[in-house]
Amino acid sequence: MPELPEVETVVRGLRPRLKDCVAGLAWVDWPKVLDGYNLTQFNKEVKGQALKGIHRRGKYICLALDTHYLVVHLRMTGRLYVSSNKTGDDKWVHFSLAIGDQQFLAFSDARKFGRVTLTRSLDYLEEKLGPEPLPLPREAWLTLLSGTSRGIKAFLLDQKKLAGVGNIYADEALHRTGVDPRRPVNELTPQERTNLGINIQDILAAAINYEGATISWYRKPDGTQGESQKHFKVYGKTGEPCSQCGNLITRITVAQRSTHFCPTCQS
DNA sequence: ATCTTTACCTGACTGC
DNA sequence: TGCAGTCAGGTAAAGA
Repeated sequence: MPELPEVETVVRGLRPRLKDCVAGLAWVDWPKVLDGYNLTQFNKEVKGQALKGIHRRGKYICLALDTHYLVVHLRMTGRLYVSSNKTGDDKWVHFSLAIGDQQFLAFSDARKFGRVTLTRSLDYLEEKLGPEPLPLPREAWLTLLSGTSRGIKAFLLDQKKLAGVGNIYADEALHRTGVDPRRPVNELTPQERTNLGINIQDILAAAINYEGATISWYRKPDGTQGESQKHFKVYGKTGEPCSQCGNLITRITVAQRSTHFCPTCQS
């Protein structure tokens, strides 16, 4: 499940591979991957454009071209890597873009939830995404985590409030902070708000250093697995003893997501 | 404003 | 071996 650390790892892995590349033609085996964009039009616009840079915004991958951005969202099972084959290196590749010298940027996605789009401006992303958690000043967390009665986990998953956090790292950060995922945001103490901000940042930064979490589908662009999953305290640990108190990790549903927490440590 | 439901998708897993 | 049922969850849209 690619979240901020996984997407950041993909971007960092691809960056050196895309240096000095020029876009050629795109290939598609499932038109919907272009999110309504017509392939002919797509190719007309993208062909011959230099790849000028790649960065992450929230869970979106933004590849800067001369006049456009190629924007990729991995959703659940998306993978993005460089291949020497137009149809990539696995059976779930639905899009590829020639980037020169028999090299292709391949987008693989078993679930077909992910999308590849082309845009002249990234403004539309800014309109639907909250601030990046890394970095976000300490005072900003206090402001962000106020004025709403929504449950804290639902709030953290809302990309318009905070960009990049998903189900895994929301559970991990709430456990480290000792906060029940169902607690209304406006009932957190100032200390809890500050601590939650710090813990989200620490956990995301550590996960980037571990190069993301391979639960099932996520792979780094070089095909290898991340290590972050080895450091989880609650995600996927249902029925196992809590590392803090020894009582059992419980799974409940919060905000329509499976939620893992310790009823003893989190209140 | 907030919450709930549904849709999008298919591989992996469970139980019979 | 196969087959039905269930689960995984990021985002968008619709309805309460």
